Amino acid sequence: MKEIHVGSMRFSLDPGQPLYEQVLAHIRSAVARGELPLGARLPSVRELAQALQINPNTVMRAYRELEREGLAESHGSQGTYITRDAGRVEAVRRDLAAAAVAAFLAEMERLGFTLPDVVRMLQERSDADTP
Amino acid sequence: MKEIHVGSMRFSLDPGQPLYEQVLAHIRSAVARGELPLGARLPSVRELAQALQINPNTVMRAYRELEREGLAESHGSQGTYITRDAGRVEAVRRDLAAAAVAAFLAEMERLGFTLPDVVRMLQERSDADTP
DNA sequence: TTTATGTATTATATCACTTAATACATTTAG
DNA sequence: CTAAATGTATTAAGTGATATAATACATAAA
Repeated sequence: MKEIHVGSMRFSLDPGQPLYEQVLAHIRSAVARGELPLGARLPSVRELAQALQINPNTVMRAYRELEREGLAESHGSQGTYITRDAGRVEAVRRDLAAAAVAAFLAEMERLGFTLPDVVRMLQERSDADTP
Repeated sequence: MKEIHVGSMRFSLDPGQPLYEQVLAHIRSAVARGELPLGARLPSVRELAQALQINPNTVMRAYRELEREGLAESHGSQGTYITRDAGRVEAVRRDLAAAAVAAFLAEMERLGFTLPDVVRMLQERSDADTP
């Protein structure tokens, strides 16, 4: 899994997982954690495709999904830009986190762990992490 | 998503997700939480396939994976049985939980949440759950 | 005018998943 | 002994998501 740098972003793609989803997730997390500032210009479709050695259509698909989520806006021939709506970014961040938490807890409960069990496990890990 | 009862197990399959993985996950969680006792006999391949309205090969694939994990054993023409090795079950349960935790934390960190952040979120949910 | 951009279309390829249709050996039940 | 149920194996085919390829067009900036 080679790391590819494009602008301020680092990509590491895993063939075997959908590429457009990985590109999407990379950019999304870059926005969520502020690595990509509001209003930042994304690499052009062709440019990113070239850098990642994937098809432009695959990048387009990721960009379209970013637009659908309200994280990016296409400015015609000027390029694609991260939204300037900080609230939108925060909302997406929250939604994704909520979804991750829900899926995680569901999985843990399937394995027979209760919510307090899970809290305890993570608590311990947190303690071990910062002693 | 219709619920189908087979013996002591309830199945609800979602076309669009790999069927063999769903069958696998259902049985795995049934074992992990003790719903399926040690040494229990699983439905025959044909029987389960018939009940779930899927192909016997698909069930076979799930059963083979259960064997690979050490959760089930094929007893030839007598059927397929859950292992009697309680330690093995517990180990699988632990492994699956550890994997789920790792994946979850990685995802949350991608979204810019630290481990203490996550602990706090789940803590709050736990408090709200049991007031 | 040239260039870079987003966008769209059509075709093809690949791969995982699923179904289908049998077939065989072994064990249990009658 | 016979019949039935079981796990197992094989071969073929179908389906859908994903990805690539090759173009094409309109717009805006240089």
